Amino acid sequence: MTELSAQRRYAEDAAVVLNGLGLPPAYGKLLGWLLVCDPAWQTSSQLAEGLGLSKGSVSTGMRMLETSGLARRVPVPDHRGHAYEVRPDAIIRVAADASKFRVFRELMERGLTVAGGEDAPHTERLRVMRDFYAFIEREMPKLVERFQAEYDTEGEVHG
Amino acid sequence: MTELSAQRRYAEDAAVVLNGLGLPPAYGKLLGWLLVCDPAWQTSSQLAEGLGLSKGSVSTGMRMLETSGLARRVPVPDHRGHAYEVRPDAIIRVAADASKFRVFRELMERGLTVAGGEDAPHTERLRVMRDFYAFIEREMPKLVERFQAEYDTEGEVHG
DNA sequence: CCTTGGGTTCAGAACTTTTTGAACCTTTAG
DNA sequence: CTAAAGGTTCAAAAAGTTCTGAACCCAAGG
Repeated sequence: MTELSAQRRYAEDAAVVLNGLGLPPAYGKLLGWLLVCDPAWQTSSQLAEGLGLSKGSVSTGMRMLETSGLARRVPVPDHRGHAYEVRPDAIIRVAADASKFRVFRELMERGLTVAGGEDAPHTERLRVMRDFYAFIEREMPKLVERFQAEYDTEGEVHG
Repeated sequence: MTELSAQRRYAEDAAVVLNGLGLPPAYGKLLGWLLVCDPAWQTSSQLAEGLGLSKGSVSTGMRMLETSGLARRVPVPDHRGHAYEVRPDAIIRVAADASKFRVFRELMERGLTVAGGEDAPHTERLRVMRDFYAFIEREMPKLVERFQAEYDTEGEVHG
């Protein structure tokens, strides 16, 4: 094993954490690298080279990062094609997206039906869960807005 | 393929959803089943039988559900050993646990160091993420408390 | 048009995770 | 003390996922 840059090691560590959440290693490596690299944008070849991944893996991994809202393509002057970067507001977009919670709320609603409906006995666990997901679905966007408000006030510097 | 009960079908569907989050199918099946079954508590053999899983898978899967705080063991009268049930407050315990977020905040803090520290150029994405996770880490427990308060007030029935 | 850099796709290989089932504990009832 | 039910563990098999690399597509420049 040859010497690894701090950036590369960070990418590997990020991959471990993200992998624990069920995401593919390549996805975590790409995200980790794109978080700490300088400049913030990197072409496919830079990513493949830097992370020891094939063109194919970079392509697939970056598509996942794009569709999950964390990364985007940016044009590069003097270069055919594009580069990728982590969106500065990545986490906010992802966190504010309430559709994640809707899936769960709907699953709980269906569970309640299967279990015999709203008033059936022994359904407290389902009602609590359904109500909780409905609550989060409502409140999470508000919470994210509050973060943005606080952030824009406190931090005087902008990107 | 032989006819499946509504409960069993629900368990299979829950497994698909949870599997999408990176959890093993058996885990999702067990959770789905335990959400809709009546009575709410089930022995290992009932679970294995009902879901077509081996004793081993039930044992492993239920350990995961226990350690993740969603299920617990309950004694059964007239029966050796125990049964399992979903905790009525399952989702609240899981949601209020802020340690999930700490891992991410720490990852972002390390990223910032790797990227050259707080004031290094091109680190906005990292600072936003770190601050966001710190914010969520602080606010999530409060949000859950608010849910509990609202819930205890609105719903007059208790388990 | 033809070439070339860049990018995507996808079949199969490599790898990882999950599941099973048999061996083995442990508890309790008789 | 013994038998039997319930439960856990773990090695190996099965299933599933991810990665690679070669074929292919597309746009831009000459």
